[in-house]
Amino acid sequence: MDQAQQRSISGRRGPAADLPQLGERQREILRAVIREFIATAEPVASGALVRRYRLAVSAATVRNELALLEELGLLTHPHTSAGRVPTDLGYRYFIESLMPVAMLQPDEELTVSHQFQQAQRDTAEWLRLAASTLARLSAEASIVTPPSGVRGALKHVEAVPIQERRVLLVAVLEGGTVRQQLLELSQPASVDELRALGSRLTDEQAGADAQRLLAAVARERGTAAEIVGALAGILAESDAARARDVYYDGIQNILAQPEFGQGDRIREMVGMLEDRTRLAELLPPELRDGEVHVAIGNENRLETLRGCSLVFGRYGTSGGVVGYVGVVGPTRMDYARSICAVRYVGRLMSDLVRVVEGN
Amino acid sequence: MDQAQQRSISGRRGPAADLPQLGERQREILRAVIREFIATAEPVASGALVRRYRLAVSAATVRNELALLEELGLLTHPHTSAGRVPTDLGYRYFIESLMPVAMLQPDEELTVSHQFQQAQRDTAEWLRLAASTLARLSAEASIVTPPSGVRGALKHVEAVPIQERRVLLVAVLEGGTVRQQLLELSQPASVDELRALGSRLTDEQAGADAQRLLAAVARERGTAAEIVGALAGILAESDAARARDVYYDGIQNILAQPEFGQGDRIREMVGMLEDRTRLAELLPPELRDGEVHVAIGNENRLETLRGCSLVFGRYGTSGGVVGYVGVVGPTRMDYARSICAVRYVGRLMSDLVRVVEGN
DNA sequence: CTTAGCACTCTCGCATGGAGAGTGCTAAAC
DNA sequence: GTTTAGCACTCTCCATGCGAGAGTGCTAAG
Repeated sequence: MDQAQQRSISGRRGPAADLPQLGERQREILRAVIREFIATAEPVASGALVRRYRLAVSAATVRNELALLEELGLLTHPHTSAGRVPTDLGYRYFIESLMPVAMLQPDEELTVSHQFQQAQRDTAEWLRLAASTLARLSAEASIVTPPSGVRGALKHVEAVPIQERRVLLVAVLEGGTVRQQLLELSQPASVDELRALGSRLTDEQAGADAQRLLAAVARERGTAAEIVGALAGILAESDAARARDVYYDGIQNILAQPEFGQGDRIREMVGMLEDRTRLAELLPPELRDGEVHVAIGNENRLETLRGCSLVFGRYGTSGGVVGYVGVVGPTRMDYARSICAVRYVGRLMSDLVRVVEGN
Repeated sequence: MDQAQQRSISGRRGPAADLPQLGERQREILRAVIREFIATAEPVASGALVRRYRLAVSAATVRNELALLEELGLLTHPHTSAGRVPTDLGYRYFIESLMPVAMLQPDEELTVSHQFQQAQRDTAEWLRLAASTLARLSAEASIVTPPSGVRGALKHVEAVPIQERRVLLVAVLEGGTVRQQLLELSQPASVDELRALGSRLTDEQAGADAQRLLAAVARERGTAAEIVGALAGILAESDAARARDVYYDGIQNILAQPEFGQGDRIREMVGMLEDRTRLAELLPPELRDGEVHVAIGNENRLETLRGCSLVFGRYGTSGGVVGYVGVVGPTRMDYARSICAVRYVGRLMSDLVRVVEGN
C-alpha cells in the first residue's frame, strides 16, 4: 500500500518465499476474514462475511474463493465444517499488502508525549513508562529493554564513602544508565581523597570502555587501582545486567485472550517472560532506526511462542546507544495498531536518549 | 511448640478468637489432614489417613474425630461424600501449634548466603536476587520491596553535566538507594561549578530530608537553588517510587498450582501483582525485626487473595531503613518452609542494609 | 462465472447412567 | 463409654449417546 510504511516493516519472509498473487476480490475477502478473526477469535464463515462486510456476491462464491485462498496457504480449517482461520502466511500477506496505513489518534499521541515529558525523572522511570504506555496503547503485553551503549562507555565516576574502608561506587554510563557497586577497599580512604579520585577518574576516563579501564588498572596504585578495577567490572558486566533489567507490562492483557484459555499456555507464557535470559533470542538481529520488525507465529524460534507474534522496534541514537521496545500477543493481534504504538514509543524513547546523550 | 519460634510468628488472630482446645489424637489427625492436603491438594478421606499415617484406630473412629474437628471450624467438606479440607482457622491452628520447627538445610543456607556475598554489586541486584532466591526456596511467588529510610535521608549528591544547561542529578540516599533525575537549568553551569556544588551540598545537606531541603531552597541562589529544589522533589517522591520498584519472582510457581486451574484466577493474580499500587494494602501494619507475619486466606482484605496466604517479613536496621520480603501462594502452602525462607532471606537483607548504612 | 439447494460432517450442549469414592449412621463388640 | 464393622446414601466423575446447529463442499441450474 503505502511505500514508506511498507519499507519500514521488516519480517522473516525470504525473497524466495514470495507472497502469492491475488485478484482484487480475493484480497478483499482475505482482508475481511482476517479483520473478522482478529475481532472475534472465532473461525469465520462464508455467510457471516457476506452479511457483515456487504460483499456483492453470494456465500457460495465466497466459499469458492476461500477454498482457493486455503490452497494458497493463506487460510486453514480447524475441521471440515468450521469457518476459516488465517495462517501465519495469511497474516504476513495482510501485513505486507492489505493492512490499512494506521496512525495513532492525535490526542492519544499528545497524551502520551505529555506523560513522557512529565516523567523526566529517571531512566528506570522512562522504561517503566514506555512499557506501561505500550501495553495500554496496543492492549498486548509489552517488553522494553534499557538503552545500552554499544561499547558501554563511561561518563562519570563517583566514590561515596560509607565507612572507613567501604565505598559505594556510582558510575554514570553513556546513555544515562547509572550503576552502583559496593566496594571494600584494602586500606582506608578519606572523604576528600575519594572526592578527588572521582574527579580525576571522570576527567581521565570519560568515554572509556571496559578494555581501556582494564588497561588503566596497571598504571594506578592502591585505592585508585581497586576502584578502576571495579569500574572495569561494572562496564564489562553492563550488558549482562541489561538483560536482567527488562521491563514488562500488560501481561494480563494477553492472558485475557481466548487463545490462552487453558492454564498451561498461560503458565508457559508467564514463565518465558519471567526468565529474562531467553529474551535475547527474540530480539531481531538487525534493525534500522524507525523500522519495525514483525515475527508471526512460527517465524519465532521459541516453541513457547507458537501462536504468538512479536512486534519490535529499536530506539537509540546513531552514536550507538541502543534499546528495544516491543509487544507480544497472539498472532491474532491488531497489527496496525501495535506497529503504530511500537513506532511511536520507540521514537519518544529515541528522543529521550538523545537528550541524555547531550545532542 | 517451640517457644522462640512461636513468639516470632504474628497473625491476625485476636486474643478473643482463641483457638479451640484439642486432645492429642485430634491434634494428630488434624496435622495429618493438613499435611496430606498440602501435599495432594485433594480432599483427604478417612481411609487414606489411616493407611498413609499408620494411625492406630479405624477409619470409622477417624471419621468421628473429623466430624468433631469440622464442628470446631477447623475443617470443611466440599460436598457430602468428599474428604475433608482445612479451613483458614485450621491452617491457623496448624501454624500456631502443630507445625514442626523447620530450618533450611545447612547446605541450602550456605549456597544462598554465598550467592548474596558474590552479588554485592548493586542494590537493585540484591533485591532481584532476594526475590529469586525466595521464590526458589519456597516454591511460591515472592515479593521484595526496596529498603526505604523512614525519612528518606540524603547521603550524597552529584551533578553530572550532560550539556550546557542540562545536568543529570544523582542522589544517593541513606540505605544505599541511588536516584537520578535529568534537570534543565535556567542558565549554563561549568563542569567545575557543578562539581563544587555537588561537594558543598553533600557536606551541608547530608542527612537532610525532603522538608529540610525544601527549606534550604530559599537560602540558595540560581543553579544551586534549582538543584536543591529538584533534590527535595526526589526525596519527597522516593516513597512513591519505592512502591513502583517492587520485585517479583516465581509467579509461575504458583500458577502451576491446581487451585489456579481456570484461567480467571490466574489472570486476577497476575493483574494484582502487576498493579504495584495495591501492594501497600498487603503489607503488615507493624512488625518487629525477625518476626514473620502470616495472613491466611480471608484474613487478607483483598478479594483477589481469597484462597491465598501471605508470609511476610521485615528487614532493615534499627536506624529506620525498612523493607519487606515475602511470599504469596495458595493457602495450601508449605508454611514451615516458607516461614524459614522468609526469615532467612530477611536476615540476609538486613545484613546487607547494615553494611551499606555503615555500621 | 455465479448461485441455489442439499447432503454431509463436525462441534457443542445436554441428559442419562453406571462406577467409584467417601461419608454418616446404627448396632454390635470391646 | 469408646471403638469398630457394616451398610445405605450421596455426590462426583466419566463415558456414552443423541439432537440441534452451523458450515462446508458439491452439483446442477441460471
